[in-house]
Amino acid sequence: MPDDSPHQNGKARPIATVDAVVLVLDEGMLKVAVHRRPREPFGGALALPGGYVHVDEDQDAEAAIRRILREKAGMGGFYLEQLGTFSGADRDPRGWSLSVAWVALLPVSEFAPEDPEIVLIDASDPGDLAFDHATIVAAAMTRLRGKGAYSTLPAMLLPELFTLTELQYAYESVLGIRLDQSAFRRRVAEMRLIDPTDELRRSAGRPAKLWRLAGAPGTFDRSIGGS
Amino acid sequence: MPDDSPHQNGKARPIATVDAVVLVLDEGMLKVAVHRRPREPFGGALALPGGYVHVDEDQDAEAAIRRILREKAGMGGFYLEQLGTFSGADRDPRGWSLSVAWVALLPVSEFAPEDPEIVLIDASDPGDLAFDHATIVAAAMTRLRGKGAYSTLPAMLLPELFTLTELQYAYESVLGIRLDQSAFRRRVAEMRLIDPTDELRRSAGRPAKLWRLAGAPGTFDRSIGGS
DNA sequence: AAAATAGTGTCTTTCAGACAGTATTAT
DNA sequence: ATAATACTGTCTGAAAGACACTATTTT
Repeated sequence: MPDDSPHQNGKARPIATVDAVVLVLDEGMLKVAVHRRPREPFGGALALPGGYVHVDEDQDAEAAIRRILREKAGMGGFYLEQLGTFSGADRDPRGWSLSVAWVALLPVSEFAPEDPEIVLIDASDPGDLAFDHATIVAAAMTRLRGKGAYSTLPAMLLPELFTLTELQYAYESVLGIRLDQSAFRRRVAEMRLIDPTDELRRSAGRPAKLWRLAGAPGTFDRSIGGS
Repeated sequence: MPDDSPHQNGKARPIATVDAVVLVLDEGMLKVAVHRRPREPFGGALALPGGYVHVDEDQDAEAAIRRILREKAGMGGFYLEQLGTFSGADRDPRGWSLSVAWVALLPVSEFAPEDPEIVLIDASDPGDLAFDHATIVAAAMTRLRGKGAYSTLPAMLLPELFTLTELQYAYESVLGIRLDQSAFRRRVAEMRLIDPTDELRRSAGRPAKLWRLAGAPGTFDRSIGGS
């Protein structure tokens, strides 16, 4: 018997939402997607894309955030991982609430929301955001930085085909440090993280070989660089 | 205006619970605390300690799990970190539910629940558990193993004062590999993870110096061992 | 003295960082 | 030819792993 009563064990249930920290690498900077809230609470403030869980429609919380990103941001394919759950009596003036937060990574070339209200702002310094969303963005940045050196997460910010210079730059942006070119390429090659293609990218100077990620995004044991 | 209506945006709210994977190091094995459920659903099955969020009582989800561990397990001080949120329409027959899961680590000497219904079982092979609790335990073990080499988490399984041999054994248990004694001690010393005390532990053989953790539990950059 | 456990010294190999060099293209 | 970018080779120092050795206690 499905239960849609307002109470659990005689107690009221919290509000349940999902929110996403959508990150892209744009003009050499990590940026996060936000929109201006049209309604109270926090009307007029910038907020992460998110919304209520629809228990009659969403199979689980991941399905809920995917539905919302599709509806609100027109986003299709992207890397998604759960960040954590933020909860409390005071974070939403409507009552005790609980938000399952997610991190989404995608190439900026794929970021083209139909809704012009969605904009990209500096993820390192998002300023005042609605609810506790500034805290959530900070947690996402910490997660990305921490996991960056031990995973292919930074590559999720690049298009399917990329040059080694671009890959190194993605890692440098995520980690916030400069890496040695020679050592970086050695590590990437040893770890077999990427597969070569026959294609080249041309600009000024010598053309660069294009590569693609070898396997599914994942973590590895040794660091890609940095201490 | 606090909101205790059953609906959010015209939709029913999910059930909201918290559950904990309480891990201890006992007889050289990682064990998890479970209890036998007295009631349906999953009456008679083993389950993680957990319960409903009480919105009128708990400040946030962390306060909820701390209350429950105190009430159900008589547990006071322990290391606690959020593991993740498990959700879905099918994981609880009572309806769409959402559980914020936590990992708690404590020395087995501190684990003395008043309730005799709480028992320790092998965390690597918990067998059938209620709900999706086996999945949650597996996620906790993966987290602990992944973070073990880069953090002082394994030390949270030891009492306040411990020998270097005990510390190494805690890391070996968490990581599932043997570490070299000399290299391990070198690393621990270089990183200044621990402070010496004047006390000794005596058994057969040469007495061992006792140490305590230097700072708050946290992560570090380089691995403590293993590849 | 023997057994048991704690703790140290040292050799070797591996690997990360630094940096300079070569390669291939556009202008 | 020169500038620009891509890519590689090599040296050096630091650190990890292996393993044997010394130290201090109980029995």
